[in-house]
Amino acid sequence: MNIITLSPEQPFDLHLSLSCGQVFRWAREGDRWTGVVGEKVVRIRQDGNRLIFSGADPSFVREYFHLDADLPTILGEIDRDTLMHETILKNQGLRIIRQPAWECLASYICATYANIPGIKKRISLLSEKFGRPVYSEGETFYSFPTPESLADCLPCDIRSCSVGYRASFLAETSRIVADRPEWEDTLRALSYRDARRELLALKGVGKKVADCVLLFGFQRYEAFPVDVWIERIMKRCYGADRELKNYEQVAGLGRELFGPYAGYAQEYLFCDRNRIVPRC
DNA sequence: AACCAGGGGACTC
DNA sequence: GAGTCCCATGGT
Repeated sequence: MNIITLSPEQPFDLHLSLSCGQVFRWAREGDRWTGVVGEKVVRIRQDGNRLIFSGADPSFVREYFHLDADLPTILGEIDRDTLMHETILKNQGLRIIRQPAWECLASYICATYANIPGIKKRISLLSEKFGRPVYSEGETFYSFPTPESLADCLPCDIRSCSVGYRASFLAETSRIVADRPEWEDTLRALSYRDARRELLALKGVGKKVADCVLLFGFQRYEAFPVDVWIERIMKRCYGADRELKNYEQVAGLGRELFGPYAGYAQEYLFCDRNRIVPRC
């Protein structure tokens, strides 16, 4: 068992961060969460300002949950209107998780026009079928499939994981990433715009998926993914109704309103969508 | 530019 | 049990 003691100046809410829909491979039992990250099975719970966990060392947990980021500074940066202010207060401690880039890319290809339970189901099936077994406390888990393992299998096998038409996108994108071992490092070295252009060239990756991958997988916090909920909030609460119609305009307004950490603003709004949307 | 395929789980009624 | 919706994309 490892323990991280959080400082009072750096709030973190484990439950909120894992249940808001940014990650798909975590399950909660009581106050304990179990997740597969890379090749690790991580068990973790929060008791006040203490994180108690096994399966990973403290440096990994700090990096994964973005604990070393100065959250009050980030939130101060995006706290620019009353709705955002209220949302920040109601979702204290939500942090954007630093996901493995490939897993994030493949997951969000699976996430198109689907609800969160459905996305979790697909990713679980893909991992069981194409991932490697990982054992923890007598249970068997499966790591997320590598690009190679997805590229080398039959498209119809991918389809059997309830991914529907996304099967061919996954197969084609896996092939490209598998053939380019330097893929992640190359993208990391690019600017937001250039990295986005590279991602958009992949099958199954449109503007929204690209922005999710940049935000959750590449730590580009200016990315402002616009899904149907964020679109609703931006149009109803931020006046993006008439003149702003397309994706780039709504995402651009998000970046303009919230600045270099617009992605954090997006995640707070998304997390709080069920409270915000009925009220505006 | 406006449509449509594609699939499945969750929620509402 | 039908209807609707969901962290959309790609093709026509």
